[in-house]
Amino acid sequence: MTQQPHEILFRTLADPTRRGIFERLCREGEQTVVALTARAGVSQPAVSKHLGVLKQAGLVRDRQEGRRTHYSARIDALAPLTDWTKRMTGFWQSRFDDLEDLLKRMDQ
Amino acid sequence: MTQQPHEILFRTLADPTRRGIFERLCREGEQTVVALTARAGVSQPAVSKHLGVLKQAGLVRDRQEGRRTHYSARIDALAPLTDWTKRMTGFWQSRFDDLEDLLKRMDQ
DNA sequence: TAAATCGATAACCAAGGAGTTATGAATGTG
DNA sequence: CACATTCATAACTCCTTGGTTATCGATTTA
Repeated sequence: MTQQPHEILFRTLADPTRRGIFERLCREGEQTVVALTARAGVSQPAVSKHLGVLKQAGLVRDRQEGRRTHYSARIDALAPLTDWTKRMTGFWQSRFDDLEDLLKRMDQ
Repeated sequence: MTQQPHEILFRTLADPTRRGIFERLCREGEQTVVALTARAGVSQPAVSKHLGVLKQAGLVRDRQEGRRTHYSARIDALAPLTDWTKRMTGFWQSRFDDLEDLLKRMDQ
């Protein structure tokens, strides 16, 4: 029961505001905090806090440039999410296959 | 800004206990509430509540049989999640392609 | 240098939600 | 019929967390 990699991703992306910020970084690339705040619908400290959480989850990186900080998405951080989904689908599929086999054997 | 389909999925799957229940249903197929409670680490009412939330999100279906309820995973409900991830990756990729194009043109 | 801008942090508040126990309705079993 | 089992709901508590305002250090700019 150690910390699985998808755990933090689900938790981090669950909040709409935070996910919105991440989506914008994916769509439009690198942005400063002011730029993000302008369209986040919440205060600048709130945005900063969200960026901190996103960074903690490895979903964004930041680059300092003078007095402003540029944030950008780290798209490969999403991998554990797609892995998890594939795994779930895989489980389901294999049980389905087992059932198919069983039915096939019963048919003979 | 209407309710996007992935919204409820992220919110629902964010909780570890709830996700654990869903995972078990994916792995092992249909289960009763008692069976799920046995290994969920929380009380039966808690499990029932989680199942209600999962059902609301379309992630599980239930089948009544006498006095017990059998729950099972609805695997295709995960589609909006994979769609979202693909979309994010897509945005990132296209910006990357644009950059590549730009560099290529500058090179000529 | 004085004023303005950027962004992080602290301190606080309110709401949401995950957990609990208690209970009851419905079904099965002796 | 009496008892046990299953599971959903209600009522409650408590902690987490997303939001706010206030502030401050670090930069630019006038």
